[in-house]
Amino acid sequence: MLPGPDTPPTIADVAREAAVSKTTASDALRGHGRVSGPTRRAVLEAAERLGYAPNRSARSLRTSVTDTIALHIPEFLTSAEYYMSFVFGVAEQAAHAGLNVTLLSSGHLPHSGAVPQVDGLVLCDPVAEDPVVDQLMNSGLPVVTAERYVGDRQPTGVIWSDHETSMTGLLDHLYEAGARRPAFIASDTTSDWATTLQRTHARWCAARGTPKLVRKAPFGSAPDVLQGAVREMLAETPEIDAIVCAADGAAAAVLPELRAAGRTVGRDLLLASCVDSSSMRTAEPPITAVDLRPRAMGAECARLLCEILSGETPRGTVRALPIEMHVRASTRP
Amino acid sequence: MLPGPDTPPTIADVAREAAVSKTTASDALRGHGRVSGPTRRAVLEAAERLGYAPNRSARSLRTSVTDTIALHIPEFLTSAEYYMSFVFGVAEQAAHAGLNVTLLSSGHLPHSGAVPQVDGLVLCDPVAEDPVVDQLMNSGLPVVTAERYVGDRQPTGVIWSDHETSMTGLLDHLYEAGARRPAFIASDTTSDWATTLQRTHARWCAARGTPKLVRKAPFGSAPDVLQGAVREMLAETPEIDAIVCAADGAAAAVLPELRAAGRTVGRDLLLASCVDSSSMRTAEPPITAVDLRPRAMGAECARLLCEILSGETPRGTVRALPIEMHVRASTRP
DNA sequence: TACGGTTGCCGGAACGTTCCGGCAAGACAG
DNA sequence: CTGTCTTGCCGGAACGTTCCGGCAACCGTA
Repeated sequence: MLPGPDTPPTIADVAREAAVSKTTASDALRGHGRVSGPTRRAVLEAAERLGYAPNRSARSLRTSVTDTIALHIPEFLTSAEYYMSFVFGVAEQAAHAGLNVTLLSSGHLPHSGAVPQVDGLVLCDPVAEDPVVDQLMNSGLPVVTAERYVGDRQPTGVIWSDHETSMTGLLDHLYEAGARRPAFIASDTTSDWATTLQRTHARWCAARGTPKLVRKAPFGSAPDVLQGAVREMLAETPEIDAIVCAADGAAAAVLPELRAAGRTVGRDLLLASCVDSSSMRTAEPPITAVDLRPRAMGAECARLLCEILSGETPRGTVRALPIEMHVRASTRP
Repeated sequence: MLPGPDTPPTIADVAREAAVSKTTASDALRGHGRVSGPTRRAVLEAAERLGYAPNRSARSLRTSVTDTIALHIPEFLTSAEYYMSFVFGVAEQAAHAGLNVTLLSSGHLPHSGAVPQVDGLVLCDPVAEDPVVDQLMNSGLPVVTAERYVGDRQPTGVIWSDHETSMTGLLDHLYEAGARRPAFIASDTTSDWATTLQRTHARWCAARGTPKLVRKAPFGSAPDVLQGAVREMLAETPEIDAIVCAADGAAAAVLPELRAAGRTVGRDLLLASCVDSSSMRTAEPPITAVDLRPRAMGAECARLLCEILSGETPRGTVRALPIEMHVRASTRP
């Protein structure tokens, strides 16, 4: 059977072209069996000539390996930049390893709640309450999470950043810059990241003997909600001399409110963000922020998953991703 | 052969459980052949009991349908918000139609430059010069593009927005607000969107008899590049009384520079953006912008691709997505 | 010459699904 | 009762790949 004009060539076509059996063709292409040099070359040339590409479905059916990983990201459009960078990090690293990436929107899983057919999963900022996350964690597939998972089940691999040290460093920096009454606009998600920030802030306040000034705002709050929170705080406690915002973009969003309240950011009020982004860099003044390095985070997650899948790294591996603070004008009095 | 404790049940297991042949089981599940009511129910119950999920590789091998579409987005991290929303729009709509979405990072295609095995493609803002885009356009697969493709080959489907009307409306709005010397910071990509904006601006200037004040900046320029462009323009032509920025986020980025130049945005200088985003909404003052509705754009692309794949919509279909201008304080003198 | 070992290649089964063609049993008209 | 049609079900081939086991041919040693 000659390959039709439209149907792509199969390994049988390659075998015929190279005058060998399909076993030998497969062996030559995969580098698996015992094939002589000349024969291997002949097969490779034939494949090249025909433009042969293996049928992934057939291969996956035979080997039960899909060469595909799934990526789940929570749907907070406000923190677009972090997640977008993360996604690109994963995609790039996966492509590098010859893997496809399938996207899982947080809403519903593709086919009637069934976990898609993939070799492994990357979960970004998994929240234990999310039913989809729950289902994915219990799918039996290898799972690598970005940040720790606070549920009962342990992920197969974890990449995490030391937010405790980082947050302490940020608060220390504000203290050194003269702030004695730093307030914290927390994010009320139950992700490990958010809870770690709150815990660290509480401990720091206790250790320094400063009052614990906290306001929680839902992650992804609209600017006016954040501004309202800031307004109330400043009204209640006018001696506040620094504000730390947890959520992505929040610090830039409250900037107008601070100006309206007659404060000069960087002089009589310091402002910092727990998540860096372009809006922090372009704000006026530029805002000190912790660079979470989302792209590296995504890449590391994908890399770890690949290593676990190939067996070169044991399950249960936990790795840390260094993060760093960028000091900008908003905290340089 | 009983299904192992770990291996998922196959259709043969379902057939055995329901005491029918696998043909009948398949027919009952797919609703294809002639199956009596009671038999169908028995099969469905058996499948439910065993937790049967069809093996997609096997199905895809047999039917050469993958139930998967690929999504290609250009990699401009600065315009994160637009693309992220777009991605979510596609993902949601695809999930709704039972399709998987595979991500193509612009860098390299997954397996040695081979087009992945999918049923169709969505290309976001395709640039004709991009070799990856080129390859995807010529893959023979159905392709839906967001915005027109300016290459020779026609996509299978197109969703586009009328940027000409929209840009004209924006410039008219500035004119009505008193601007007589509007400058344009263009984006120098060769996407249809960018070129349409430039062409429209040129025509509008000619029609109004105003000087054509344009500066091109690479898409995704750093803030200081944009600020430099603005500084030069203002120095050369001090009578500029409005600025329109093409690129996502650019308007917010130049805000500090305008302040530094002694201009008061919204009073003696109007500012507007061709792409809305959260940074436009939270800027001080909030910036008038065109809402491109990226999420709806993504959803419409996916929907059109699904319809084309299922044959209910003819190839070559072109649809428009309405966009709208949000007038904010930056253009209300 | 005989014989264990290696090298190079191949036949064919299996993965799980779909669907063509067929077959028996019943319905119904002549 | 015979013939045609419909209904309900099934056997088995096919999709393209991998890989187990086998089989000649050759090599070297005894």
